[in-house]
Parts: sequence; structure tokens; C-alpha cells
Amino acid sequence: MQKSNPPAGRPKLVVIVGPTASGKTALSLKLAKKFNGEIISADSRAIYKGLDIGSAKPPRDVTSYKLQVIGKELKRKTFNLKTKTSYFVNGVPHHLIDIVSPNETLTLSQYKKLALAKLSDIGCQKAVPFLVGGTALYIYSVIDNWLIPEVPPDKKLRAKLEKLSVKKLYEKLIKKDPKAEEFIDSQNKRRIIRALEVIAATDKPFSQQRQKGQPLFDVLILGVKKSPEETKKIVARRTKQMLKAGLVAEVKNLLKKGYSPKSPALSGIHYKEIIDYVNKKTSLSEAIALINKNDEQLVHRQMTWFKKDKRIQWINKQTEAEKLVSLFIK
RNA sequence: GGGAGCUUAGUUAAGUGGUAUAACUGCGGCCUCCAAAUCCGCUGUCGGGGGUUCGAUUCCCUCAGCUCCCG
Repeated sequence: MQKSNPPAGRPKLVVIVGPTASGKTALSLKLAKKFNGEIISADSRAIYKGLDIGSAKPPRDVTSYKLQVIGKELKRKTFNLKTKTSYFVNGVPHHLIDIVSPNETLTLSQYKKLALAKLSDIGCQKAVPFLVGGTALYIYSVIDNWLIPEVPPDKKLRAKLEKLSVKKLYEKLIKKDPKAEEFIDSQNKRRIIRALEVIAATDKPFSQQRQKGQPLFDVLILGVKKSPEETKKIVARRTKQMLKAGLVAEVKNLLKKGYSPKSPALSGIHYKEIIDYVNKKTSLSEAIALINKNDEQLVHRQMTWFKKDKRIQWINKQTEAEKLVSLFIK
């Protein structure tokens, strides 16, 4: 039987997903190295400059970073001119890391556009692109080509709606868009407000604006995960390492620079807990326990996306992954 | 040795003479621009024994454990 796909198929994309602390980074580095790949990060924390330790960013190559500031001659070696990045990890180019400052926001639609642009750059120079991350929303917006309503956040409107009760907001939504009842939690203020925002801007029901386009890539999706017991151990170890590496100093420094603890960047795990410690609201051991617990819960929430995606091939050994990738890119 | 108080889910607490409530944890889930965010569902409890009572987690007695005060 012949496949009905046209001969000039979609570009190939290797995707590596998995929850936090599952070993995505290690696997992606090995694979990218072996197959001459470039990595596009799909991580809602790693986008922020200055959040290094607490976001578990893969550490940027020190040598290349130093060379970069020394002189023009050497700079070339440290900057991938074709795909425009200076973020190398073990010599592998990484993209979409350190792209906004902690007081900026990056919307999902902006992320998707950037990722598609990078993927096209990488494809043009025949490197193998790897989309790697634990932020399922980012991953799926790209691989399933979500057509996100072109309605940027409206701060004023959000602030106004925020004052109303959830009940009122929900009634309002259902009146304007009865079908929204099927997929919007009546208690979830944030999502109700977003739906109302989209309706207000487009004058069309939100329920008709959650579309998927044709897939843009031929994907191989590899998944990595650990058992709950392993996760617990790894998370505890990682938290310790983060503190050893200077997480508290990193947090103090960010606060000193004036970034708000309420910003999306600093209100996430590893930062909010340490901020409470720095502000003497909790002890260090309490903060550590809380971080570990929050990490474990996060793993669970991330897995609810990945569990139900039957396309994911769960990887136990690196060699399995190598085989799959090499077959896929042939 | 004397006196007082406390004992309710894994934890912290509410409450009632008609078999009990919440938060957090745990387990599961949702997800189309804050997503490491937001939100939802489920499991699970009256320290032991005796008495009063139609009925006791609630009132009384007693035992045990804990806390505090006096010596």
C-alpha cells in the first residue's frame, strides 16, 4: 500500500516531551549532537533572562560565551549566523532561551510564531530541528498548529472583568456564547475572562475560534518520564543542587533589580517559594519542602497532557531514541 | 504528688443529642495568548471502654496519650 502523502512531504521535526526533571535535556543534547541538530526550547520559564538556576535551564557553554565578548574574530565561532543564536550547550545551538526579561510577557501566539520562524531557519540549513520542552501548551500550539485567536491580552478589560464575580462572568459568557458551556469551567475566572476578551474583540463566539490548522510538520514525538518514586528522589536532589548553585542569591538579585514577585516569571515554582523565604515568611526548610511538593504536583499536571497523546513513543534507553530518530530522518 | 485543659480525615482546624464540615496533602482530570499558571472531581475522620438516652461524635464516668499550671 502506498501512502497518500505527497512526495514533497512536510518538514520533519523531532519532538521531545516530558515533565520537569525527567531527563529531557540530557536526552536532547545527546541526540542533537549525534544527528547534527539544533534545539528549540518549549519551556515557559527558560524564556526569561536571569532565571537560570530556578528554571533549570541547561547551562550555556562558558567558553563560547567568553569568546563571544573577546573579539570579532572569535565571535563567529560562538554565534550561529544562520539560525541566529549564541546560546550553545555542549556545542549544540539552542533557541528561544533568554528571549524576554522577567517583567515582560510572551504570549502563546508570540511563542508559536517565534518557534515557527526558528524551525524554518533551521530547516533552511538542513540541520535537524528538535523541539524540546515540558510546556505542553507551547508544544501543541506548534505541532498541532493551533490557530490561536488573534486577540492580544487587553489589560484594561481584564482588570475590569476581574472585579466581577465568577458567577456573573460565567453568566455573561454563556449568554454571549452558549456553546462555551461545553469546555469552559464555570469556576475558572481566568479562562472565562479570556473567552470574554476574545468575544469582545472579534464579535464572534469563542467556541468557534479554537481551531486547528493542517499539521505543519511530520513529527516524531519521543517522551521521557520517571516513576513517581524516582521523580520524588530526582526532584529532591535537584532542589538541593539549585540551592547549592545559588538560587537564593539569584532570587535576591532579581528582586533587587525591581522585578515584581507577582510577574509571571517570578510567581512560578522555585521562585515564589524562595521569595517567601527571602522575605522571612517561611524558613528555608519549609521553602524546600514546598518546592519539592510543588514540583511533584507539576509533574502530574504536565503528564495529563502527555498521557493521552498516543503519538508519543516513550523512551527507556537512549539507544532506542537514537534508532527511532535515525529511521525517522532518513 | 495536686489542679486544669486537650484528643474529630495523613496534617491543621470547624461543628452538632438524630452517624460530621473545610483547607492542605494524596489520587485522578480539564486545558487554544498568565500554563512551572488557573481551575475541577474523588478517597478518607469523631482515641479505647462503660453509662445516661428511642438515639451519643456531642452529656456523665473511666482508661490511655498529649499540653499547661502549682509543688
